[in-house]
Amino acid sequence: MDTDAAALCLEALGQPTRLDVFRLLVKVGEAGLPFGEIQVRTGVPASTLSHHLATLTRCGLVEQTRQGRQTNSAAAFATMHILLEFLTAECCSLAPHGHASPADEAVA
Amino acid sequence: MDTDAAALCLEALGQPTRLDVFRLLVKVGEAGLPFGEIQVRTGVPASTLSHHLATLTRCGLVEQTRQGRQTNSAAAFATMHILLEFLTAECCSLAPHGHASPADEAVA
DNA sequence: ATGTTTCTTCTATAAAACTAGAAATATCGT
DNA sequence: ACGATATTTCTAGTTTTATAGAAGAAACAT
Repeated sequence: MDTDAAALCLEALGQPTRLDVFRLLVKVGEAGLPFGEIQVRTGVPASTLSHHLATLTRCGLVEQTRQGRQTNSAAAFATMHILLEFLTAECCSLAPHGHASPADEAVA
Repeated sequence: MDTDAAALCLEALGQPTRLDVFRLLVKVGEAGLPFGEIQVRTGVPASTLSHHLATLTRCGLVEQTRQGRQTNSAAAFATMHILLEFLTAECCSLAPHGHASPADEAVA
């Protein structure tokens, strides 16, 4: 994952409503939820929710699949893990409180 | 860390210039860098950079300390770790590719 | 004291984001 | 075919963001 892709993911999650929606999708697991269910559970108006889900889908954090007239949205756990790896590697190289890992010696 | 605080951090990192600045501060380690040095290394105009550093400081990802007329900025590794813990716990409960941890069973 | 360096705030502009009602689209049931 | 359901796109208004030059403030040197 490059810096721009990471920034897109972080920007997507950096919006309270979207973060809530994503956390909901994480909680329900890989099956995800249909749009209407997310709408009811979050109380976000349909058009607004549609935009937020599109944003999350665009950066790869959510995967949408049409099933008839329903659109199912599920958290993309793989992307989330790649993002976490990026953050750990690029933004967290030095451990806090002096607990540096061997790899950090070269950086410091 | 609550959801709102996490969203603030993610929003701060979800901007390419700010993500670059933060990664630079991570690379240089706990000592951080004075404003002018960041300015030279990133090429971002001073007033713009000042705003971005203020944003990163506001959410706790950067710590600024005045030393005479210089302002030193350093990555707040502790905050970053707390953010990563939040993301791991709240947004990543299910492992990808079916490698679920025992704790995930209850959620799923 | 005056000028220089370092950084922040002021000011302004342009661009993007968030919001949500209304209209449109697509699917399904009958 | 028609109406009901599910979701997206259109449209528009408001609010934030990002950008950066210019002016200001604070500290240091001489």
